[in-house]
Amino acid sequence: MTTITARERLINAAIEAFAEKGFAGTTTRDIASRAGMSPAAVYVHHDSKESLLFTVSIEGHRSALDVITKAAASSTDPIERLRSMVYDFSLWHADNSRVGRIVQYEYHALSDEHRAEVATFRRSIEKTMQDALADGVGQGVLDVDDVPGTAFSLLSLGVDLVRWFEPGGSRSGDQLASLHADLAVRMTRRT
Amino acid sequence: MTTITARERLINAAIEAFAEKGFAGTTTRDIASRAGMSPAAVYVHHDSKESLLFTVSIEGHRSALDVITKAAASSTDPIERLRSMVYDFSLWHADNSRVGRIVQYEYHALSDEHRAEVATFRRSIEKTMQDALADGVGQGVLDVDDVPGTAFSLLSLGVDLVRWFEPGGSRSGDQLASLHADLAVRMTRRT
DNA sequence: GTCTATAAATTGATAGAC
DNA sequence: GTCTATCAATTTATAGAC
Repeated sequence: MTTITARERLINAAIEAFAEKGFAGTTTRDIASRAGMSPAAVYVHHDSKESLLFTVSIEGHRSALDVITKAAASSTDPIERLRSMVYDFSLWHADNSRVGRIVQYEYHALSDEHRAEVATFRRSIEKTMQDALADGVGQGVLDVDDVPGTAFSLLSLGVDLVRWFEPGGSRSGDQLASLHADLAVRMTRRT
Repeated sequence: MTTITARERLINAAIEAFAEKGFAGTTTRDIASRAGMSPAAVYVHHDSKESLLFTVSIEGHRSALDVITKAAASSTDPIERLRSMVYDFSLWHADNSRVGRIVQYEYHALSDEHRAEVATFRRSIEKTMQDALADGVGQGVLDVDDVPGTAFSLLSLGVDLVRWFEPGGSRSGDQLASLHADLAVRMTRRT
């Protein structure tokens, strides 16, 4: 049996509201009413509006890092590994486009301390992709001139989905993730 | 001699503020003070905060469309044309990262009428890239399975720059645009 | 742990003097 | 075309009853 606490209901309401209107454009009244509570009830469960954002952001970053880390460990073949990493990272952004939008676009709205904490996850995501490319080059299977730049570009394909992707649109997440994986291989394979 | 009107000073102030804090996070007082004026002076030159955003957004869209349209006309060779289009589009986003951020991230903050007006520019940008790919496939030079999806992915490389690019950082706009152009050719060239 | 009521500050925008 | 002063509404967050 799944019990949804009032705290979790507020987080889900915050995800909806922040993704739709942005952090600054969202009022605590909006979050409270989406969760079926009075404005005052928010503060029983969360310290502030920003702490709500931090909860959403840190969990989103943790989840995205988890996905790409597991994909990186799924194979030692550089091509198959890259395909998995790009596919899973893009699919995560399609499947979690609302959280993804908050993760990517509300980074600046975090407090300095919270932003610093979240930044460590971002660096890990980038390093995971860079390491996979560098290893593929070392094995002689990939040909990548600019490893950090190419790693960033591969991640960009997934990240940019959150700008426009809506579930139930004309393209499925799987379709887009497969396309990105194909493009990634063409971008990096030694010929 | 270049005369900067009060109206233009306000637009420049709005670009700074919106890019830094987002539309909803920016106060009209902030814009006024960046332009060296009182809060009331804003409304002598612009109807509302949203009309300031619209002015920035429509000019930004117009400029980005202009850049990619000119690049599309610069060559009939599919590879050279694609290289120009991706290079120029990415460079535009690096050189205009503040306006680009407003264009890309504050689209939802426009009024319904203004958003519809801006949307026509977006469709033209996408169509220009799609047409270039389709023509390259027709000439037998490019190999692209999913033309709309690949066009979107190529544009994503440039668009996503505005999320993090800062002038004076470790990478120049030219460096990134060249990388994107190289990746674009690898993604689409027939082998 | 929820509510109603409200404090204290800030917001977009306007009035009217100069 | 700029200012000071201000309105009316809204904001985040708290107080205190139940």
